[in-house]
Amino acid sequence: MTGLAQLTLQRFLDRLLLRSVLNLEEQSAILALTTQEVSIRSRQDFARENQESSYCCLIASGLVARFGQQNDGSRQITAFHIPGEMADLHSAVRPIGIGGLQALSDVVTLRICHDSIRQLAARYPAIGEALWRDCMLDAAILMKWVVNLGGRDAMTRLANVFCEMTVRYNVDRSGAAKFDFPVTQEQLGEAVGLTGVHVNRVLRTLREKSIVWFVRGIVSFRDWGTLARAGEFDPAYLLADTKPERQRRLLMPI
Amino acid sequence: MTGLAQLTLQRFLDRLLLRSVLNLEEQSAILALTTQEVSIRSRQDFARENQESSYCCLIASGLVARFGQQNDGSRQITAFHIPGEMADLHSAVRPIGIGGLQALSDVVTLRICHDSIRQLAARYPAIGEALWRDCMLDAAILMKWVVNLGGRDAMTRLANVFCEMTVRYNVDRSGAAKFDFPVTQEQLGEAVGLTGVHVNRVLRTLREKSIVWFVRGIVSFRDWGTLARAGEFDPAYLLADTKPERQRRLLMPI
DNA sequence: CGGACTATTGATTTGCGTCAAAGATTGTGG
DNA sequence: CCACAATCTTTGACGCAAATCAATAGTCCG
Repeated sequence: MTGLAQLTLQRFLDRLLLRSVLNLEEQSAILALTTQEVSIRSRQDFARENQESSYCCLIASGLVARFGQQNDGSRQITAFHIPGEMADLHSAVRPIGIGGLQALSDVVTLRICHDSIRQLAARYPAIGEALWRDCMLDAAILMKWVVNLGGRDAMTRLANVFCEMTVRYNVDRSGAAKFDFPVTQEQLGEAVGLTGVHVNRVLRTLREKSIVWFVRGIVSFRDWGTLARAGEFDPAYLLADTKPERQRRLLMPI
Repeated sequence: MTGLAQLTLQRFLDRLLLRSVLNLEEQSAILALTTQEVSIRSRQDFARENQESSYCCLIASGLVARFGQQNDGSRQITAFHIPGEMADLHSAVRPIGIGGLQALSDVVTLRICHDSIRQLAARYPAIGEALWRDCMLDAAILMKWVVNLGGRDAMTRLANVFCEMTVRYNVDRSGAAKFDFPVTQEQLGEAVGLTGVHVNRVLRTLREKSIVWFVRGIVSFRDWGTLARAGEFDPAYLLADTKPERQRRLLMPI
């Protein structure tokens, strides 16, 4: 087990601990998972829709997009996944049918086989619940994407995505800030349901209004409040259950 | 425990058994859940975004919509829920933050408290996994909604929703068919991100092209293939894992 | 240094929203 | 059982946000 793997598993565990209570035995069980490191070049697809797999992909570095496709081949990005997240934890219990995965930058993933995850969940109910809960966070994000796509204009949609990623990357929002978000304007368009050309125009407007700057993969803003207002963004859905004490344990392990 | 409750729990169990393997003990544990019957009039909201609840709603009859709201108060429907489904199973592990619920017709729900569901999942890992898997089906549907909203024109979007509901209502697709789908045109618009007025126009076009008829809450079509093509619909994501043998049991119950 | 993405800007078209008003249907109370 | 209100549907005229088409500049990489 390499250092990268240990580090990344720890990062994943930390994510879980934000929302769930796990005792030391459970924590070490997660850290002891067997992983297989795989590197993927930027722009590669590494999972296809309707293709069955036998492992989950824990992201060690880089940015990943989940996408669906229209009949004409054009893509709709349905989620971004960042380091420390499982890009397809859901596949542990539902091995097919939830879209493809694409590397937006050079990416390193750790493969963890479905069986070992399911065994862990079965042996330690608290882990099962934590993983289930983690999947539900992804679902909450997805629901917000539907709201974003269904009822807002282009500017609000783009600002909203920048807001989501700011919070998920855990960027300090107390003052001006800046972070990497390595996507092209075209890909941003695929995420928010706009053409690349129009994304470009709207990004200019956002710049002119001093709301956000997006320049070659770097997002920066001067004031979080201004950005959040422009994106009609309320981070509650991302932060919910941040106090894991609320999730009291219902049954002792075996 | 009334007959309606028994019948509905059985329906819910049947749904789970389509995708998961549960032994007899586990099955009866689910059927033995304590429920509280609640009736809701059409057009009532019965759960609000960011409001914590302590129970899940199993739908016994009627149609329910999950929705998010824009700042201006307009709604975006993110899911429809039909009898036999839990409208908010996710809330068992994540009690707040995934949108509101609205009755689209007169509805009867069975409340099942979160603690009893989580205890079941902890005591019977196979049930935990089955519930997790059920949530992931909802997530797969949601992902398809993102694709639908993000990249398709009005006609395709509407046809797609009719396709989804046809399959979920388990309507026979071998010939001409007809089923109840008690929503207004305005609500259809809230689901697919269009105004009611435009929905009306597009429904006319769909009628004129003999693809689907939607008249006052009743959907009918002559040929499934024609409808599915118009909606760019592939039911794989709804049917996936229909053979539960694939989900082999990994660990015996305690 | 050349080739391939990526970003930028302009001109034009179009799908859908908005506003408005008239029918149709359903529900309610007298 | 009728009358009237409320909701839902349908249609028309008009405007606008975003798509499309097209061409020029940057920028990155081998």
